Amino acid sequence: MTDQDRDLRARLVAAGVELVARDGVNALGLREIARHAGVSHGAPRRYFPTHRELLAAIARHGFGKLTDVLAGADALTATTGADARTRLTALARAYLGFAAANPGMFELMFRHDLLEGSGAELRRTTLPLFLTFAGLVAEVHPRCDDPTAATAALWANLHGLAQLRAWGSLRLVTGGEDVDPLLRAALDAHLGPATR
Amino acid sequence: MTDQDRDLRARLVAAGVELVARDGVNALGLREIARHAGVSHGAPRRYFPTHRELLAAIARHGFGKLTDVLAGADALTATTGADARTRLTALARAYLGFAAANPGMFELMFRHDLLEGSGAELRRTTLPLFLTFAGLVAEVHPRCDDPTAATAALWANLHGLAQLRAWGSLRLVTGGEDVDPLLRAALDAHLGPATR
DNA sequence: GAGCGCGAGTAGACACTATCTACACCCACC
DNA sequence: GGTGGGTGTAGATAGTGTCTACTCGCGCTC
Repeated sequence: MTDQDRDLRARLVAAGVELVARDGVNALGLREIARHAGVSHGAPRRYFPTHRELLAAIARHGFGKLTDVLAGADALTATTGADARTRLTALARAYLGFAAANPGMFELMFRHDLLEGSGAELRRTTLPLFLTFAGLVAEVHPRCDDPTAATAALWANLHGLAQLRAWGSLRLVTGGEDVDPLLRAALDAHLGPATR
Repeated sequence: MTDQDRDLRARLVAAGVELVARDGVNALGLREIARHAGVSHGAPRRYFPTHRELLAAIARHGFGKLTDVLAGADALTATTGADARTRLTALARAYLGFAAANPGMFELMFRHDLLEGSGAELRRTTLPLFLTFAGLVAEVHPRCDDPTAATAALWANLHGLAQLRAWGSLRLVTGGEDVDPLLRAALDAHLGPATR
């Protein structure tokens, strides 16, 4: 089954995913996506009433991908019988890795000026991810009095690291490209020093 | 001295600041800013060769404002003889407060797809801020072996909290609007539990 | 003081965009 | 075999950012 055979809805999203990976968010014009999918500029309207709804669908695809990446990373460490701290480290690395490997998509996913309206559905996707995080954090901090806050704080830290790296601020401030020391500092802070 | 008297460069930036505060990033079209400043759509070109350079100037204004807000907050606590931990808490609250009070500007400031090119100069503005943070973190953690990483990790945490709140993710995940528990969790994690 | 030059802002052209509308086509169904 | 509805095309429209004359007014020079 080629691209031409799939229904246009999926082809448009796929075209958007390719474009944003290759040329960034600014390449996601409606006509540009339609051209890349090999249809006229009016065709997308049949499936996505507005440009933003198409972008939201592309971002949704990104959230699905992120979920897969994180689930895959966790499955890998979980089967080795790793403890919660190790699993959280792997998840964090996977999160930052996704942001670094898909900078355009990562930016699109958190551009709420483009995505507002369909935001509720998009955000719902992140909830299962968060719950996985929360379970592991609760394992590391068995007697934490507010595990939700602790998890959200850690999650925000990861997100901030990903965002600031994408923006180039960390390079300016730390001198190097490597976020790993910062990630380890963040994990040490939130989860306690690594035991080894 | 009225708006009409000031030179157009400053008036355009002021118009952009007003527009982004009122209607968000999407309202910052070149022609829209020119209209709001009361000039023709070709006038800005004399001072800003491209639309993005105008946006960068507006963002630069935002960074200046953020610097002022943080410096003001720190000055307030420093004069009371507060310790480093208290000063960092005040700075963190001021950072989150700025992001909450100026969501459009905050988004513009970190939209590197709009600002790339003039990014280096913009980012340079954040360096003094970072150094202030670093000095206070070093006071809290006198024998930290990598204070730069610790500071960057904390900064990323604040930034992530601001960003995720602006995006609405925190409300979804924690149930409430209040970031304060998350901020306290982050500060406890990075600076150790509050002594009181 | 008259003439010139030049900087500032205007206005229109151009290519492009998103949205809307009318139209052609093809396949399924009666 | 004709018909209807869904699918994609193509043009119109309003708006955008950039580029290019052009006008106007002020200050300097002869």
